[in-house]
Amino acid sequence: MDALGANSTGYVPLYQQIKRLITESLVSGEWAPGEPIPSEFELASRYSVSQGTVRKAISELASQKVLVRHQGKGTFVASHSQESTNFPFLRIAPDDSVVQSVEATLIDLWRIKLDEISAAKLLVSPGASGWLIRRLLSVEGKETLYEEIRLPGDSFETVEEQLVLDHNCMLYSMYESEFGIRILNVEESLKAVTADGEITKRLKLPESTPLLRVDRIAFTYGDKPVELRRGFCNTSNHHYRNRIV
Amino acid sequence: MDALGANSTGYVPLYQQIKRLITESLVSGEWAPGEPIPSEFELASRYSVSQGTVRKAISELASQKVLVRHQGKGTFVASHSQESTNFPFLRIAPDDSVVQSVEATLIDLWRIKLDEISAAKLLVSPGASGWLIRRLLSVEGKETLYEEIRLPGDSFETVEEQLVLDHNCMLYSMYESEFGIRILNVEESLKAVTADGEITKRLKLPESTPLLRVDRIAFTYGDKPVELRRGFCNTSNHHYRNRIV
DNA sequence: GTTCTTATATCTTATATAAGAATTATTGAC
DNA sequence: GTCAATAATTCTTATATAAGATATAAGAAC
Repeated sequence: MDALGANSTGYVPLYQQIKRLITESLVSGEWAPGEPIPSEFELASRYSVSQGTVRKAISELASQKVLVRHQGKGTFVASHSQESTNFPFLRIAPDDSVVQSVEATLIDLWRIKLDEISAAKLLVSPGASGWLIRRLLSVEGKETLYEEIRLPGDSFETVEEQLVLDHNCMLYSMYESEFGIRILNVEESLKAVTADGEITKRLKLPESTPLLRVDRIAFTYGDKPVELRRGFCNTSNHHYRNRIV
Repeated sequence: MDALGANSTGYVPLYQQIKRLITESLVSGEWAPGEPIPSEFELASRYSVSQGTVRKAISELASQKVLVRHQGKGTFVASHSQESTNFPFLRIAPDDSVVQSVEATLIDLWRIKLDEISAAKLLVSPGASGWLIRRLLSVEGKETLYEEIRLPGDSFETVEEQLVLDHNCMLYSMYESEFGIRILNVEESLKAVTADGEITKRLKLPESTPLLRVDRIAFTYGDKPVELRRGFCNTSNHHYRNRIV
């Protein structure tokens, strides 16, 4: 099975082809985040297949959270701005309660040249221009996470401080509405480290406190990396939670 | 929607009822891990529904990795002993390569009384008897992870060192074949800490090296917790990887 | 006249069934 | 041993019906 769902004999099921066509319409922006896509019957006649076949294609996209379905209402393009939680990929939670409030404050924003490693991870040429955003996250009112975010200049042409503030530091929602870039999933890599002065100062911690370092690559359609992130988390009263099935 | 799939009017779709019946047969041990379950058509006639309805029930269980399907062969009860990777829930990987080999060595095994916190997490009464297993994991030949595993005595009656060794320290495979307990999923909680003498000695590290502490609760059918685990991981050359969708 | 309820028509997705295709393993002929 | 036929399995596709949501219109209450 390759990425298109074909087997060794080249046979591709109909519903896989439909899935591909739907994805293309999503990438092209024909159907925008938050908007409904045509009904199953409309799509069935458009692609000349049965409703059940369209349905199977949509089902798989819905299980990937690319689409969201509501019985009786329709199928919608998933959007960060309409999610229940504002930071859907944030795994930091307080030890003794459930996470209620997360607040983000912008530290600063710079135009930068991407270093070699960052450029490689973003699949752009080394030295290409980009952006560096630094911010601080407070969970339940306590400064917990210091983050550095790197964006490639080719996908993000101009990023202004005011723009970030307008979106309340909810970056993925901003990427979506301002740049048409929807983050679908992220890969994280975690390590335990001791922090240097700058970071401990930001988090108001004594030097050499052990911190959780979280490196993230965020992907949009077609597994294209479009954001790099490094966070340092104070885990004295918080933890990183994960469920594996 | 409650856990059984019923809505507010009490209506439960047929395929949800079938899913329930199949799960009951799995819990009761009618179909053992690694074994095939009856074919879709056999189950359809047994439950007096169509093959498609059985199929939908099986599909959901397969997506939860409770069952595994092979076209042309049949549907099988998922088993840890037949998985491609021997440590399916292990998220530790070397920084500069893909994980090739993981080896576990048993340190020791004790009968203990479960402390209050552990007992609460395992939903047994405080002071109930249980087991403590200590072991060391090496990734690519390098000692990386020190683990303490706590088991409740009511689910695990007698655990012998030899039994653990016989299974090459692959505990989830042992739980399955020796105690009939299949681990379906785990919840992990991560923190950055500095290690004490015992642990740094085991991992051959200087004192006060920052370590990744991984607390795990493992669940079997019906979200019943049956194992507690605390691991300390040297993340100098390794990391904890995670993908979030 | 305005507002609220209620019924109805119509749209949506969800469920159930059936028939045939694709895949795998087995059997038998050669 | 090799190859083709066969049987058993899951997979794909199509069709029909059910359940849920929404807009509209008619009627009742105020």
